[in-house]
Amino acid sequence: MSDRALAGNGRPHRLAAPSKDRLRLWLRLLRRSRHIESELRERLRREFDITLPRFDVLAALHRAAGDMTMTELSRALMVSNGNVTGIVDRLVAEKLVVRAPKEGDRRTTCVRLTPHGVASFEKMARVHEAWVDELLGDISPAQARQLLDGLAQIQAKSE
Amino acid sequence: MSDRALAGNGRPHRLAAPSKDRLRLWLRLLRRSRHIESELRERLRREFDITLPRFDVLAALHRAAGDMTMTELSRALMVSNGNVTGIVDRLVAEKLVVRAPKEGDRRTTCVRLTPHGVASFEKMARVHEAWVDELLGDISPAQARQLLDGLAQIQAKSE
DNA sequence: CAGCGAAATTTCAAGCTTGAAATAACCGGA
DNA sequence: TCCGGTTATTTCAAGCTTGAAATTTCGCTG
Repeated sequence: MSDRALAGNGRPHRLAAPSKDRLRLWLRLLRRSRHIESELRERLRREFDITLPRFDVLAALHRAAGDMTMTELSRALMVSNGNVTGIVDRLVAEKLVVRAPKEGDRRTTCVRLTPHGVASFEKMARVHEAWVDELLGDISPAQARQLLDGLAQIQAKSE
Repeated sequence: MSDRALAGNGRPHRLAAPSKDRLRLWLRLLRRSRHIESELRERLRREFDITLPRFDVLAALHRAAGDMTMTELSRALMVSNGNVTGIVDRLVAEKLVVRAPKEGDRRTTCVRLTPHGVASFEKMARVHEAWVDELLGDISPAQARQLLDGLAQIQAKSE
């Protein structure tokens, strides 16, 4: 919307300062993420009555195909430790996950999907994937790969 | 929408299912955004004692180079209406922006940077741009353009 | 001009998020 | 063993965020 005017959609333009280009790139990256994220959030709420953060936790657990510690979860989702505590609390209340002590380290608690959690997630995941596909539908496979590579380079150093 | 994913969208592909590629692309997009965003959030807080949402509002106002209505702000930042109300309240309390009635429409309120707000923002913006430049530093100018174009295609239809 | 649907904003409850502080457990070296 | 530093988690206050309801105003149409 507002960056469309700024970025000028494919018209040829004069050489700009690289830092300005990078700023524009960042703004567009942020804007696209927010759009897709809010679309997914709304659909998950409407169709499945679940919040995006909770879905994200279920997705991480499902992908891990086993236990994850609280810290692993918070790193996987890139959110703070205390944040995960609250979300897992609610998922436990909904009986989608369980906490379990970790063998050999009494500081650590593991989180695991319940059978009900697995079934619930898998049902949602199919639809979710279709949504993502739709929301990114204008991207060709070749372009997807190109973007994937380009994004991979961001932060090659910064972490 | 869901049959779209299953049908593979009619595009030729060689290696992986396109929908899986798109899902991976989305996950990476989200991850990169979150990383950069949280880095910027922390630096803004540490260096300037300001939150990211407040900075974003100031940036939108500065870019607009004049008044913005609450709705324009909420659309520019892609957040809800009620959200902007709270952030602007706090910025008003900090004397960085002012509210003003809109000529000819008593429903609408305009928001404008104060001189102090302008000066504050411009000081921060210089540093902010350098941070973004650093965080995206591994991207060459050519690659930035490529990414910019690629990202532009997402949502070409969906809005 | 009265009514009515639409638009702009605010308000509110619930939930998310962060960063910092508190707690508990681990681990290695003296 | 004891101690200090580290790690894993929870707790908490403050602020952000959403979606829905409420309020006010606008603009149109009869």
